[in-house]
Amino acid sequence: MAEDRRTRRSRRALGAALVELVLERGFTALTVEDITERADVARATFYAHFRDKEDLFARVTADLLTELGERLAPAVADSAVGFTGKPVLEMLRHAREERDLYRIVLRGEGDGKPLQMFVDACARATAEEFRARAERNAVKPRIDPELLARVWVGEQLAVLRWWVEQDAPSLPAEEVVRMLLDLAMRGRYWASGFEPPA
Amino acid sequence: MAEDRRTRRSRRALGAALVELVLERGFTALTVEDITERADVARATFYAHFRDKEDLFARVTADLLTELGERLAPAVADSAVGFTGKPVLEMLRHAREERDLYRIVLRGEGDGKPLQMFVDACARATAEEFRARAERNAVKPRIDPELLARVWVGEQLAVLRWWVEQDAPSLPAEEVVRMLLDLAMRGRYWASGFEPPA
DNA sequence: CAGTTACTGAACAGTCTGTATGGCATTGAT
DNA sequence: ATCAATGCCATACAGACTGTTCAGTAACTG
Repeated sequence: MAEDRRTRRSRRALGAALVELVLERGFTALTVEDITERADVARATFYAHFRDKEDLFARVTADLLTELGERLAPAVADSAVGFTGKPVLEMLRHAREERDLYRIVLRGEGDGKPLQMFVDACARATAEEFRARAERNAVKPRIDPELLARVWVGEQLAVLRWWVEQDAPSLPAEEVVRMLLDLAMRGRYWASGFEPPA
Repeated sequence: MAEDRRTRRSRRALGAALVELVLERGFTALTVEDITERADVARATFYAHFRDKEDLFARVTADLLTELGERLAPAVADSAVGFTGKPVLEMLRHAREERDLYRIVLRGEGDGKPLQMFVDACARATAEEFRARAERNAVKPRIDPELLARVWVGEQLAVLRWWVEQDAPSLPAEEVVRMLLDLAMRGRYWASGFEPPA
């Protein structure tokens, strides 16, 4: 008796309706009635489950993040060196499956706070990872790790966003990850086709 | 008789009020009355100038973009190689002067569409620049220029966002640009302190 | 100074919100 | 199969915000 079937049905329908509609018209343009209508649910029922539409949105994205976290955990444990390998690949795969939701979140829809939080968390973790790695290998960073972390996160995010927004994905996930790895190792100058400088 | 002084006064006050309030409470939380109250202007006057609050926001950001464009033009002409040098520096300076507005825009406040447009425009221009440069120097890109452009823009934007959000700027603009240049030339691996791979 | 133009304050209908209600239908457990 | 519990529905309501209109007043330009 974990949960009443009706409850589950309503919640699911409302979540799905939200995603559809945000994609069609954008979050701010939506009214609660739009959502309940699409979900084929009474407006009163909406308020029985969620405080307002931002609440619904918050829960939907929170679920997505939890799911992502669960899928990422083993990949992170595997890849001792850093994040750029398996974890990113795993994220791209997740993004492929949940494409609609990823698009919405990455567009910063719904005041964009879930996205900001996620980015900041990533950036902090990454900066820490960079520092730890430098320590471990007894090397001195040539660039402020804080800045470097922002660059890294911004980069991954930009690629993810671009990849998810394409109508027909021009590159498979594996290919994208390979390019990102090359880029990290050898720099953008090399990537453009030039020989590395002296 | 370019413009009535009262008109100018009202518009300015409303724009300034918007910026203040968005920073304090976020765009979506604001009502038109909040804005007119802060600006000390009648609500009816607001509608004499702007269709709604998104209209006001759009104009304010459009002005900012125009200003940026004017400041960037000479810098772009100067730096024949690409964007990473003078233009970025100039943008950072502009961002320092208009810090509040930059913060708002970069947070994707107000449905974030102005930001998206700007980013997409940058990405397209950058991709084109990369292609042209490769052609000019007769080298073959080792990574899809489209992806590379997204990476570059995402990177600059992340840094800019980080730089503008800091309470006390930890690095001067010149320093940031230097680091970005190094990063572009030698890659993140090098930046972390490691010797370049074979 | 005079004519023009912008601002003000008030009022209006319309939309959306969030809450409350009592009757009805589905559900899960016995 | 039955029953008590619980979620759903339709409806209604006050309150907030929107966008428009208008007549009176003040400020500006030339």
